Amino acid sequence: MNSENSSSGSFKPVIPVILGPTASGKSEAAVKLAKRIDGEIISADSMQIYQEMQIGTARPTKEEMEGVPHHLVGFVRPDEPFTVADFRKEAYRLIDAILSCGKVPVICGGTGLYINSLIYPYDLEKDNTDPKIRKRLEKEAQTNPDGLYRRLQKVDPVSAEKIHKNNTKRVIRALEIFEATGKTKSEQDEEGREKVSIPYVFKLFMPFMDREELYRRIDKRVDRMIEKGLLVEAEKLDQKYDRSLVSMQAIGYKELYPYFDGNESLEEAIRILKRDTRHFAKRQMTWFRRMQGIEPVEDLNQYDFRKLNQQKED
RNA sequence: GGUGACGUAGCCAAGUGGUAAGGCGUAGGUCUGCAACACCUUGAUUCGCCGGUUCAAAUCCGGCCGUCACCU
Repeated sequence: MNSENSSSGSFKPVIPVILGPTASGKSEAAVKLAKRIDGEIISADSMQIYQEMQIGTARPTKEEMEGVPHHLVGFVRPDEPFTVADFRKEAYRLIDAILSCGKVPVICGGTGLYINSLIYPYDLEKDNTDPKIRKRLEKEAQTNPDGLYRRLQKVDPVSAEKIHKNNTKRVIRALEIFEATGKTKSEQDEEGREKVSIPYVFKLFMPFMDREELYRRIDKRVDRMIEKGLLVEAEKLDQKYDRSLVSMQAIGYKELYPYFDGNESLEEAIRILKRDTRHFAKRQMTWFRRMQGIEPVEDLNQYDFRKLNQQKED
């Protein structure tokens, strides 16, 4: 059942990962699995991490958690920075902690980058960011974006080949890495792939449903969010935090600002919110589609992750 | 029944004689420290239908059909 373990010689715990687009029913599936195998859930969702953003991010409520511990959920202030590197560090720490209690960590989430950082060899150990450099590059991008791209072509042609010239954000990041570390982004990514080894075996599961049904569920869920008081939650946040924050740009909140400002009817804001959510789900599906070895969530029942991980004692 | 306006992609829409802009939606894709971000690609052998004028018609002319408005 687990060829990676036998071939590598050293034992690796098997960790279930439930992924999929928004509104596909991941959370329920994860809770169900966790209850069956005595698991704890580690969320891999870049927006559910925030406090005070419960309804709009569809963060599971106490009742929906059904007594299963959920980690990395609702613990970051909306005005605090949090990156993939932070996520991976925390998630790995939790995986080990949960395993050492004899329980099974269940990863559940829809943020492709976060999941990639767990299951692929990403080099995130040393900090290669530099806010000062980034600020400077951002300013430069406003006046001379083409110049930035040409500089990247000179400095790091491999990355320049992969990044479209209009994707200023990524162009800036690649240049930032080079200026901050003296190494190119492509070199660094390559190094990560060579050096980093993943101490776990991840098994991926996804709820499959046809596009139409998913889109129907999204529309319905947005309506339910409004009923549950999304407007009140969003307005409270809007009074407290800057709209330009990453958290405040989350789907479910940013679409309401024109309505709050009186520039748009509520009906229209909701229409756009539904549309943006559908677009998001589509992007998620594109992301997951190219990941290999994803099984339908229904197959979860075939695996007893507890037993798989008990081999450790052998 | 009469008069007038309109009919271009799923929707909105530019184009008034020289070989079908654009936007939205849809679909596909990219992704290594802001990722619910950012970015890329995506359709009309044809303009309601039929006929005419012309080297050339979505564009001009005639008829028909449809929609809307006003009048009776």
